[in-house]
Amino acid sequence: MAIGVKKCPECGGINLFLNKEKGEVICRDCGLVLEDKMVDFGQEWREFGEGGEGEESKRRTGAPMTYTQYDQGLVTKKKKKGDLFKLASKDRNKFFRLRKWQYRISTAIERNLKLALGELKRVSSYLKLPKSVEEESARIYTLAVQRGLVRGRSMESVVAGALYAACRRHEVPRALDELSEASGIEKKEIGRTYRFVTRELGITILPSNPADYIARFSSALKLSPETQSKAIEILEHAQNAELTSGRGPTGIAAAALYVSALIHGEKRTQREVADVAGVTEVTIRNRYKELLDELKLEKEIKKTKKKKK
DNA sequence: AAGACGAAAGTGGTTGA
DNA sequence: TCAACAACTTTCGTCTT
Repeated sequence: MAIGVKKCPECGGINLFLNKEKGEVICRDCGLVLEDKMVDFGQEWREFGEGGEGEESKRRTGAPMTYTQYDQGLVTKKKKKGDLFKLASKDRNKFFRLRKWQYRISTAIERNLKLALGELKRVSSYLKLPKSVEEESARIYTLAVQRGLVRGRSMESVVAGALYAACRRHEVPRALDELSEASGIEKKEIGRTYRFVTRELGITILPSNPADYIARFSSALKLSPETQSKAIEILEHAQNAELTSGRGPTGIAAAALYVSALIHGEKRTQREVADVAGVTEVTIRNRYKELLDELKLEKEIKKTKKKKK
């Protein structure tokens, strides 16, 4: 939901977005978070740490199990742990040993987290992501670690996957290419872990909306706000005409922006638009053609041409 | 000369048997 | 697991401004 009145105090941009669900306002130009009421994720893993002991029988995938999955060497201890629980009331030594293990395991996780969150922060600041996204991805990563999803994958790739997921959820999409460039992880690797992690954690991802890209592309091309809103309008028509499903959202966004720029006499070459959108001219041309066919925009373009003459 | 356009062949990922 | 398939890219030649 756009907020037309306010301006971003940081960059003066008008692309302020209110995310009602999260209760925050984000500037899409510079990533500044004006109001951030995100829940502190720290609470989540404390919950795991405390609840672990008594509920062994209740949850198969509860915290203690996943803690043990974190490290291969600890798996054997897990077996013993089952026995220990039966004896716990009788045998205090074993009980304390159990405590000791839990302590060690949780510090191992914390160490890993510390490392990973550093990496996450680095990538995040490289991409100039809002803080809310950073925290969201940190939460996702923490969950992933607790579930033992990192095993068999590099820490960095899971970080990248978590970031990608968080971006999508916050409607501040970054293309896989950008994540890839920032993190040094291959595109398909990020995609794989992203899919894996979101599936395992049951995170629902809304299909990314081309309109979410408009603001960023538009400011990269230094286009006027009018052009930008026109582009979004075009996008809406395109979606009604079912031109958007199955296509890459960046390509559609780029084409809409290109057309919109033509209409407002702020012509950019296909090359320029293609570069900031991370697609080729050909893709823009194809989408552009579809837009013209479907939305009878030729007239508007001709109008502005005549005006210029 | 640069940009726009289109055709043809190639690439990586998804889907369905 | 493999082949068909759609979207997208690369490359290149031609047309337009």
